Amino acid sequence: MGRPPCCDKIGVKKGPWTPEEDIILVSYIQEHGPGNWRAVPTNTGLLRCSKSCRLRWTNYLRPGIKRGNFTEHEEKMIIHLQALLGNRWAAIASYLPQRTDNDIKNYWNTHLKKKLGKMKGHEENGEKGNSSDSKSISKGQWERRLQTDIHMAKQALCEALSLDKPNPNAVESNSNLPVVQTPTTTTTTYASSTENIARLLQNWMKKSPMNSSEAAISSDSSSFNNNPSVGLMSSSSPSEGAISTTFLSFNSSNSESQSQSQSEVDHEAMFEVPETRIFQDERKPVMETQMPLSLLEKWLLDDAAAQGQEGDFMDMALGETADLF
DNA sequence: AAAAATGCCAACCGCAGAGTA
DNA sequence: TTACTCTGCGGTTGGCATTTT
Repeated sequence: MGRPPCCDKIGVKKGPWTPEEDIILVSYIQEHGPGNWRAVPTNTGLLRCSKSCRLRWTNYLRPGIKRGNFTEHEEKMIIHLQALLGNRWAAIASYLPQRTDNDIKNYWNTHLKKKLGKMKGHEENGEKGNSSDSKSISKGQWERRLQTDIHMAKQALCEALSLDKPNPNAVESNSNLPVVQTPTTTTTTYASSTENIARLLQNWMKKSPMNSSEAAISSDSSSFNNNPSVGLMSSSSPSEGAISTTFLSFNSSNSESQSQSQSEVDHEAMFEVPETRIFQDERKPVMETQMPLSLLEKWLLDDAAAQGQEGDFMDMALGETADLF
C-alpha cells in the first residue's frame, strides 16, 4: 500500500492564498493556537490541506516574521551558518529568529549562492599563480572542516543541553547582540493584502464578543507553548496567571532582544496589535530567541581560538566571505 | 511599446522522524 | 513491535514582477 496523500486532492485548493483565507486561518489560530493542523481545514472550512495551512502560518502569517531585505549582518550569519551547518535551513533560521527557513533558503539560492560564486571565481582568477597550492590546502581544509563540524555539533549539543538550566549569561550576552535592522520598506503585491487583513482583522476583533487576549487565555494554553522551554513555564498549571507570565516573558524577551528592530520593522502592521503579539515566536524556543547570536559567535570566535590547530578554520570561513562586504 | 529573458519568492511535493494506539 | 498519523524539513517549481533587448 502506497503512502496516502497528505490531503485529498479533490476539492483542495492550491496556489496563492487570498486575504480572506488568511483571515480565516489567523482567526482560527488566534482562537485555538497553532498546531493540530489536521483539524484546521475541517474546522475552518478552508479548502486547503493541513500542510498548506501550516506552511502559510509558519512562513507568512506567524507574527514576528521580518520580511524584506536582509541586512549585511544577516547575510554574514547565513553564510557562516551555511558553511557550518550546510543546507539545514531550519537550523539556520533558529539563529535568525525573525526569518523563516523558507526565506533564508530563498535568499541563499537567489542571492548568496551567486555572490559566493562570483567571489570564488574572482579569487580563482586572482590566484592562478598558486592554484596547485590552494588546491592542496583546500583539501586539507575540507578535512579539517569536517572534523570541526563534528566537534561543533558536539559542542552545540552540550551547550544546548546545558541551556535547559537557567543561563545567567543569556540575557547579558544578548545585550551584546548586534541589533538586526532592516529597513523593510519593500512593498510587495501582498503587502496590500496584509493591510486588508489587518483592517479586516481589526474589525473582527471589534466584532468578536471576546477580545483576543481573552480568547488567547481561554484557549488551550499548550497551543501557545509548542516550544518546550515556554511550556516549562506554564504547562504545570495552565492557569490564567501562568499564561500571563508566559506572555510577559514572551514580550520581555522580545523587547529586550528586538526592541530596536521591532520598532523599525514596519511590516505586517497587523501584528503590532498587542493582542496578537502573544504569538511571538511560538515556533522558536525562547532559549533560541534569547541567545542565538551569542551562542553562534561563541562557536565562531571562541572555539577557533581555543583550538589553535584549527584556527585556520575561521580564517577560511571568514576569508571566503569577508571580501563580500 | 512590446516581447523575451531573468529574477524572485510563495507554495507545493515527497521524504523522514516523532508520537501514539 | 507494528502500523499509522502528524508534523517538520529541504528541494523544487509555477507564476508574477522586473529588467533587458
